[in-house]
Amino acid sequence: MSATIKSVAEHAGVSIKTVSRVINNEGTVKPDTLAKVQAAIDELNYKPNKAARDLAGRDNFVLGYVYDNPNAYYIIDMQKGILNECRANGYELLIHPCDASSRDIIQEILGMVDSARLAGLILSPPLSEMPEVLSALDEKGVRYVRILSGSEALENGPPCVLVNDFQAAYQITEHLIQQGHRDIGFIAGEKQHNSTIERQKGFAAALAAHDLPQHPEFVIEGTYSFGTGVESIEKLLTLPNSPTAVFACNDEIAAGALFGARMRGVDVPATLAIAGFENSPFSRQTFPPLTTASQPTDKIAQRATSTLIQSLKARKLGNDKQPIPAHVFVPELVVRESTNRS
Amino acid sequence: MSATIKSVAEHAGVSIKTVSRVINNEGTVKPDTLAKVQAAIDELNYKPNKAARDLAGRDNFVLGYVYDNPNAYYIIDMQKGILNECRANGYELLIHPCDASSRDIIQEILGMVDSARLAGLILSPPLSEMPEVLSALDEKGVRYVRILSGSEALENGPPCVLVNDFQAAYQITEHLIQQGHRDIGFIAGEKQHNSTIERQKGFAAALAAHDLPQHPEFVIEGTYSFGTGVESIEKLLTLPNSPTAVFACNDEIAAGALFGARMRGVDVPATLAIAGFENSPFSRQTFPPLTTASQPTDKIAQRATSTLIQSLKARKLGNDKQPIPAHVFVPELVVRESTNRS
DNA sequence: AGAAGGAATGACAACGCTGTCATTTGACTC
DNA sequence: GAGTCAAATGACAGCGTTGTCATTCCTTCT
Repeated sequence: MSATIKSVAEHAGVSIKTVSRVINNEGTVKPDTLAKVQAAIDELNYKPNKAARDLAGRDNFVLGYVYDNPNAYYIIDMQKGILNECRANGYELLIHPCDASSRDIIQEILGMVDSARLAGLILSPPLSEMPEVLSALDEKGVRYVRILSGSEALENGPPCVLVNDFQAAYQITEHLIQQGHRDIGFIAGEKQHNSTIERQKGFAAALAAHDLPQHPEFVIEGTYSFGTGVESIEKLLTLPNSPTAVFACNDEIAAGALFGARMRGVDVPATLAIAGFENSPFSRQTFPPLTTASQPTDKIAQRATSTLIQSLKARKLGNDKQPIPAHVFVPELVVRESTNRS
Repeated sequence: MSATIKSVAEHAGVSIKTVSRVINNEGTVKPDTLAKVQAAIDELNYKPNKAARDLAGRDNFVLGYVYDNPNAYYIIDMQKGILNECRANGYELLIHPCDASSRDIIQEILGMVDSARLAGLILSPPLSEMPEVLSALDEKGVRYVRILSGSEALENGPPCVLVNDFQAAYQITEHLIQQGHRDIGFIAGEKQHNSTIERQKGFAAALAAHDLPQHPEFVIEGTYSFGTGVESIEKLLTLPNSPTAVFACNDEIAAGALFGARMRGVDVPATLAIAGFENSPFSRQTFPPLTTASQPTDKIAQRATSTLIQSLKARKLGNDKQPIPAHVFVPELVVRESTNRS
């Protein structure tokens, strides 16, 4: 049916091994031989058979993306970024949504790696921050790259890509302070997510840097959900001296807070400023639109994937010693009307 | 490393071919032989090597999901449903987001089918409704299942799963009429999507059934976007006699309409009722929450996948003659406050 | 008891590629 | 111009499975 390495070899008048060398970029082929082979490949529209490659070779060109995240936008962007890099490098992607809190999550992941013979795994929070998952993977010798919140990579660990939530939260808080706010509330998401911790730290650090007092009663703990926003704003607004601005840990919470404020007849931004985090598509569509921090999820995903592929290559070549430096992304402040008194 | 068919065969004291028969459910293995083999498989935790299977066999256990849809929630739900069915049947899934309006979309899809040796394709709108794509696939002999808007399958075509948008739109419109509305506006999405057409037909049919007049000026055409909602409501509300209710073709438009109404100080639902379609997560989180129609996207996807797998099996067995009847899903009316005068 | 014939099982090649190792080529030396 | 050695290329086995066809094992019938 479709062209095989053999037909290409015959067409180009070389051995199949030489064709193999060309398609694997081994670099030990003379330029004019290479040109001949390339021409034959193009002419026959030859595509290497992945199954045969995987079977014969020692590495399998399939990566896995395992995730447990209710945020559809985030996942779609992640997939997009990963796929871009996969396509560029001849890898394929297997997606595997799962339940991180499930009992046998580790067995599930290992089983998947095994049965699909995955070359490596891409992990995003919360999975990327679960020690028991990571150590199980380490033990089995499964390669992976982590995407997680932080600003400094561990000295010698497996590759990762970092998102500096601290810095971004600091900037958002500073923006609120510059708008003249002194009493600022904070609504936190799940404490299990490192991002929550980091964002709260950034918030506190900005207050401290501007000599503003920390009001423990202004910090509400919840989950990354609309409902948390609604409930939390209720609590904050019924406080004896309530805050004039609120920094919500993500846009969903912020949208809930907005909703709650509106229900109580509080004008945003005139009476109360609300900021979110993540720059979800709907953050532009609330009324008023939300100030937030934008993280380039697809770029982050792409970077993580290229890092993983790089580490896979390094292992193949044996120079597995020097770790790959972690790239750090800093989400960018996006000012919209929900905090803009002007 | 991990168990192979050979080790299982030795362990069970049979030939590898017999093991192959067991794992492929060929049904020509004696019960006690089968038990022996099954025991060996379990004991060694054997998982067939997909690459070898794909290479040797005539069918490749990989399906592809090709889509171009900006709605993240929809895609995530589709993926979930497809994956469920894939896992249950030992298939894997390759996802392929793309741009349906791209020049070489057909080449792109064919190339992907070719290079990944896909067994079949799952298509959702708008791709499932593009004749040029379908005929290219037919010509190449690529199997696929379509998910599309409609209520009757073509007599002899390739398998499909239908979503009866007409019926659902009829119900929504009827609900508005029952709330006492007589002047009802309609905001349409892209005309290329069959769903738009069907929803509009359902809308018109309900008006007709209740002897209400059709106001052409109450029908606004746009795209499935928040922006269309904002602009359209502007147009509708500045009409000499403006409608008291609006049926938006999806939740995104409805959210925009809600936003626009709010900007003009129009009270929803007291002065204006607004209904959406799709039951997106955020339809519960607008203010007030949106009346909409809920389609079980994951179930639809799962059904489509099982239909595809069924058709693949039928072809393998040669009884490719009788077409598989199309299943029809009817989205369900979800009444929330945006249309509830009570 | 022997023959016949279908059911169950097995032997072996083949799928398209890569790894290993052998062979050829060609550039450079003295 | 013969000798040396690295670079380029090739021959061939083998990856783990399935398809084909041959063989063995029962069951049933005469």
